Amino acid sequence: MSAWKKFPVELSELCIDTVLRCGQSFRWKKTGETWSCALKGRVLLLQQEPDHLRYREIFPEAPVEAQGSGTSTIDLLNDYFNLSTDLKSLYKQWSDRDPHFSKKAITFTGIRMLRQDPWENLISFICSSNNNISRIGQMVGNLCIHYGPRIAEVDGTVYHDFPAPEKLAVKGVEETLRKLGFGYRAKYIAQTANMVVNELPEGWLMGLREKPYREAHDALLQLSGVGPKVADCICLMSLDKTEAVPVDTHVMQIATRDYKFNKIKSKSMTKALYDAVGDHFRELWGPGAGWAHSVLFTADLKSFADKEVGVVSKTTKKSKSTTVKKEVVEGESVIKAEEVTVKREANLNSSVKDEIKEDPWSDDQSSSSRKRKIETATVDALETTVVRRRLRSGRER
DNA sequence: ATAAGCCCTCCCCG
DNA sequence: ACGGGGAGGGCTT
Repeated sequence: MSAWKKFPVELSELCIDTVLRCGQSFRWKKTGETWSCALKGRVLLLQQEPDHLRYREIFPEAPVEAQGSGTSTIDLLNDYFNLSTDLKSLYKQWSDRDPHFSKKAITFTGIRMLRQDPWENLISFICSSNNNISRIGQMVGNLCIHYGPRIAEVDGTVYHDFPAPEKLAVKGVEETLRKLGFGYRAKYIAQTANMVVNELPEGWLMGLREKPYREAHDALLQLSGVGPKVADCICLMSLDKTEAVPVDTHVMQIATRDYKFNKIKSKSMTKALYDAVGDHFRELWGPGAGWAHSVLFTADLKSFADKEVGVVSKTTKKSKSTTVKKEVVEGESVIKAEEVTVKREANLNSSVKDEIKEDPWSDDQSSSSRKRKIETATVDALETTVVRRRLRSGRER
């Protein structure tokens, strides 16, 4: 049984409560104070204190074919959380260049880009089209249960790592994923896995880390289910392209509402408009525009939670039990249902609690549905209502 | 309860 | 070459 160890990192450099649920990765779960996920062949447990993380690593009892299991957990933490970049000095640069950013950044510290595995990042964001965070989480979880290697059982929960490309480049994947509720994305995933394994050169995806932003972006577009927005998510979140700005309708809202961006001529999102919004932010914030964008993006998600928590004082914490009904998919259809009791705390970002004020720049009206969906997911995680998570099989209809 | 509105990519059509 | 518009699955309003 492994022990808890300390990993020094300031809360202002990394706030896992925010970063692990702002729509970058979809596999982390929080139970009580502990975040957990299977990563690079081990189960990783994390708890955050103001000046360090506590972490615990659990390796499989029998050797498992999982990529990266040789990496030390310290190296993994440094790499996954992208800690070689000094976030505080970036915040200062962006604040100097942009008063609106400066205003938002005060209450939203420690928001940085993860440095994810490109393959997981790619498949997760193919799932993200036409979709909301909680359902993406369901899908990715199911993908791991069905195709990913079992790593270990910890405190009654079985953890699976993300499946390697080869596992998804086999016959029947599209059909299985359709039954699991992936919809039309099932085909995209099957085709993309096939392309990566059978048509593109070995190491092609990881190799995009060495290429310039535009080249990597354009290369990704050849994959099925990958358009400009998803390509930018991958560039930003796993390929080290800090200038990539994924423009969805929500970011479009921020641009028009908070930055007076004028989207006159086209009414739908055209390529020209897409590039114009990205360029706008790249000029404003500089080469780290993608990182800066995620601070504002996340800040907007939070504003809802802030209003809900509202006048909660600094020392008040709500901690209640939530009953989560969880259905586990096995084989081809939903079979098992189990009750799980989860304790949750109502404070997301410990640095956010006090100053909940109305910001004239970001008043309502702004409600894009993506925003609302993500906020809803956040509130689900925070609030105490009974949450029903349902997975539909193909025949259940 | 039902219908309408969304999200993002693909693909066809002017 | 470029933009408009519908399909596609499931969730929210």
